[in-house]
Amino acid sequence: MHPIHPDFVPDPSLSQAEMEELQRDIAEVARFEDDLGFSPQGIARPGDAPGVDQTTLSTSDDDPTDPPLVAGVDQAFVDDKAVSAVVVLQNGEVVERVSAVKRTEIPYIPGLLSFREGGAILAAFAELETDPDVVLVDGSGRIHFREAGLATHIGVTLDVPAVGVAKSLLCGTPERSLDETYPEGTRIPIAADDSVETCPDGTVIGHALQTRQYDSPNRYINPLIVSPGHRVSASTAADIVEATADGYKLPEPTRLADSYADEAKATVE
DNA sequence: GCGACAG
DNA sequence: ATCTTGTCGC
Repeated sequence: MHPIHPDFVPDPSLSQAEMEELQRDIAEVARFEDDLGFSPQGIARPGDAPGVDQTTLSTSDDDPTDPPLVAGVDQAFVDDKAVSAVVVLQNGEVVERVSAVKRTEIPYIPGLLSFREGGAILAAFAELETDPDVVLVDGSGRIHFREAGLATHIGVTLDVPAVGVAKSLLCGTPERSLDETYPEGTRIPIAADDSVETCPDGTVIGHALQTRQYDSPNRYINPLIVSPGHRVSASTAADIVEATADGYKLPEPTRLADSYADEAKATVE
């Protein structure tokens, strides 16, 4: 798939002020409400029996009743090269995977991640033949100083529903401390605060989601930070991550993209 | 000036 | 993100 908004493609040569301005434009186009062509409950796991015998039905390539295609995207780095990998799953099974390599042109700057990694990500999506129904992006979406994190930037640019999946909190205030140990399934709303300069304080911009936790003892797992990227609400974003998690902290599409990016590193010189 | 900050 | 040994727990 290719950018539907060429003017939003991240340009690393912009000044920091120009990058921030572009993010504000993107945030205005972003929709943090559900606009999906499927229900999160329709996301099957590996081993789940199809609800209908697909083999006896004449299905078109994009039948809306087909189980959704869920993509995960992640990056690995080798010197000044970024390797982006996209893995697409349906019914919990891999149906396509692609990767692309691009030189990184700027360092990591909190708040401007998409200008470092976005180019490689879009290059990988350009190689993709299938059309995912939703994309899980490694990083923040609406949980961002200007509500335009990596997941939002990618989602809006490609006009595809997108969810941000991060391992730590960039900004915003959790309704409860994230330093405690919570059981699996726990969702803690993240509210906008003064650091989120584009929306009213108190707006729920995402959740901390405990996708996995140890049963008892003295060791614990930190929650995932999930936020809407584009065309999904905060609660549906969490639903989607929960539906694609399968015994690990990270949802399957993200895990597989992560390891595929690592694999693809060996291909780079 | 100080503190905080996805990957 | 990346560099890396040991160590904890089921």
